[in-house]
Amino acid sequence: MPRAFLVKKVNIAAEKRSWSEIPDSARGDVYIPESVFPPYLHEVSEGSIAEFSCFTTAQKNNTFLQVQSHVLSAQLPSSAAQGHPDHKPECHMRTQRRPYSHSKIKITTGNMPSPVIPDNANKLADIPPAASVLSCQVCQKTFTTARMLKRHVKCHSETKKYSCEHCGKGFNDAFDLKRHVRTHTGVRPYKCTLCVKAFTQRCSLESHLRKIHAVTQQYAYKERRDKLYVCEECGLTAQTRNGLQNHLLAGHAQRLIMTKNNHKLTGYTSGGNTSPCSPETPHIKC
DNA sequence: CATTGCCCCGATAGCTTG
DNA sequence: CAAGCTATCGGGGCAATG
Repeated sequence: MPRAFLVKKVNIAAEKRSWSEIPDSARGDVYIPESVFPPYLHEVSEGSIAEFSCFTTAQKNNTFLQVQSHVLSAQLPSSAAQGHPDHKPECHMRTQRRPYSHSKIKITTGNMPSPVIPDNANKLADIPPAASVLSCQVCQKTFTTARMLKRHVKCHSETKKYSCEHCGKGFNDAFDLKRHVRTHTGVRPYKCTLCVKAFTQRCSLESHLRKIHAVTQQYAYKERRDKLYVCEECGLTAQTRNGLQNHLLAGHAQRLIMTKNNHKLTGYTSGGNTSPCSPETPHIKC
């Protein structure tokens, strides 16, 4: 059991939220101590239609949206509106400090209206940024496609589509939930071949290899690794879908039925040919 | 055929522990 | 402080849907 997670579970238990039992309409609010946020965040009015709407630069020329922009200028902590030269939009979060709150603390404003996507957002999908820029009104982050913007807007919401049956924690992404569940099941698909350690995430293994064994994976930036098929029941990993399927047939017939119903087998990328993972052998009890 | 949702990924931040 | 763990989120492939 991960050390850090043991500590964090206390906090989770304290909240004891079961997302699956809460209707979407009721999931929106999570109490966050006032001290966490700067004062201007609390000034966002509850009923503002502009709060979570997102629009294109082209639409900003629209009169109605110009009005919205003025509202936003007064309400949102944009650098232009607030005259904070230090303020950086969230799009710089990777390299600079996040503008509103500590990372991993989700932002909520209370009764949050549904995100408003511009009417022509769909038509703007996949249009390069030079032609049109979609921006999030919450954090000013810009996206090149409406699809990306839509998904991004969800990260400002407390509504989670996927909840953990073990602790109730909610996630926006099914894969994130699947990865999280491993912290409960103990499944660690990524094994180090140079020692006995195993990890739930590839990046953890690669970090371990780099720091402990001085082994650097030879991958190009953002290069995809080969898929690694993981049995979430016992932690067995296979390099092929058939390999996992055979395993499921042999040992987890019930699981296979469920998987087939979902039309997909769980697949993860392995480290490729240079991967230290050992997909042939399960490392957790089976 | 365009759009959308699902799924999976990697990069990275922030945390705890020793 | 290093190592390890977990969560967050943007990117992108692909199949389903209207």
